[in-house]
Amino acid sequence: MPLNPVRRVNLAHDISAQLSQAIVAGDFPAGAVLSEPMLAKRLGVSRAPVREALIELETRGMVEFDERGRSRVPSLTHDDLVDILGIRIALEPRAASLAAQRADPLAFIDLERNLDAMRTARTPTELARLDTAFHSGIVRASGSRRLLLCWNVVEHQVDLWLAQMQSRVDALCHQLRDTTVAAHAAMFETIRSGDALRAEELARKHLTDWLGVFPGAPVV
Amino acid sequence: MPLNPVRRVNLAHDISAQLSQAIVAGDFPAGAVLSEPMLAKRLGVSRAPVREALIELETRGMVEFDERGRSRVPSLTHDDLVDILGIRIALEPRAASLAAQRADPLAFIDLERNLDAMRTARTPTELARLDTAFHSGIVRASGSRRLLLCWNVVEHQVDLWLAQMQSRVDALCHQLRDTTVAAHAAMFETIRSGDALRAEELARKHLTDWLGVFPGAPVV
DNA sequence: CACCGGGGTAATGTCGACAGTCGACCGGAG
DNA sequence: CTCCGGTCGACTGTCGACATTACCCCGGTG
Repeated sequence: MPLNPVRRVNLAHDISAQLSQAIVAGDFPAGAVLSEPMLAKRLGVSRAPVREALIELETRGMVEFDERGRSRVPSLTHDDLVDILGIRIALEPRAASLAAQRADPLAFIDLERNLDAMRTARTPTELARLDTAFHSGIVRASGSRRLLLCWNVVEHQVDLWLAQMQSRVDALCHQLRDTTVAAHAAMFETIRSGDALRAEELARKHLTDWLGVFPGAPVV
Repeated sequence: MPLNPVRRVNLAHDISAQLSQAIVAGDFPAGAVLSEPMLAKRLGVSRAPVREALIELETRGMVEFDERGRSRVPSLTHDDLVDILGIRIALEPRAASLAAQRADPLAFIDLERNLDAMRTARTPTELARLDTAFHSGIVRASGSRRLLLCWNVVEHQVDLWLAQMQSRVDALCHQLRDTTVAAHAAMFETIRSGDALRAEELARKHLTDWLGVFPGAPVV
């Protein structure tokens, strides 16, 4: 028996994860200042690991530092949505293409399970979570470490945006549920079949379709 | 006159920049351990800002933490090169497309100047630097904040890789100089003409061509 | 009443110090 | 000679503290 899942813990990592979760949950609304003493007091730790967590979150785009060094939750505008979708359109078609070429059966299990879960999801929040998870799964399936690195940045942005636009997203999810599931299913089948070109095209189309849903968005 | 370019200085930022430069310059070879007390002593500061700089560099992929928390300079393999090129193939064609659509005259000046400099560059190192700068310029010209965020990660990886493979890159640069300049010039003209589709295609081709130069690289 | 200056408060940036932990080295036993 | 245990040193993770700085409020003044 190997029996030693020891993991050198890092308060900073835990804090980073907790904060990220809290921000997405809406505990810290857009524009809120995250003061280090406040967080340290609430978390029962000193400021050092809090600072480190904030730096990590800043590079992930989950918080931003103003000119005075204070960290705040960024408030995203419609332009930001377009910007985020722009980079998703860069990353995800490529990830789909790589995933189709790599064809890792293990990753397929995850994706298929996600599809099933999506078909039976109840709440819009759950649906949105599964949607993001599906896209994450494709990036992971691509097997590219650095693609995943970039995706982590984007994923946090998507989470942030979902948290801030919850009402609109809820309505849309309800409305787009079947379309989304169908698009995901098509992408999944294409990736599994190994058709890289078509997978790339489907991923691009899925995202540009979503962009079209938001009025005022420029055609890309 | 606004005249106040005050910038709250952060030792961590300076240190991060200095370390990044030092690593690229080869002061810390691949696999070297960057111990915090050593760096703090050399830089004449305490460990706190050094730690923060290391965390920043870690998220940028410039250093990596081992299971014991020590930060080391990652040593890149041929697989890493392929991985890096894979993500560049994701980001840069999209950046070229966006740049063509946006058509910011200011960015064009930078790109054109870079082309001129490249035509008269002497050393391979200079050539490599200009090459990276040209690609950076295209990403900046795309106007997407988050695309730039991801590119920053990739750029550091490219720098790192250039530093570690210097001899091979030098030989290649000498050999590929005219091809590269021609490819860049074509991309520049296409972007300036606003032909997004063709710009995207040229960028992709430029990168896949480079991938083909390295023997053993799988066709993508 | 409007404007300006000063003290108080709070937050950041940085520092030095301490505990825990891990590897390196050395000495002794089998 | 080889292997084991103990000790030493170094480094990370974390903490509390200090200096500096910017904001906020309040009182005084024109």
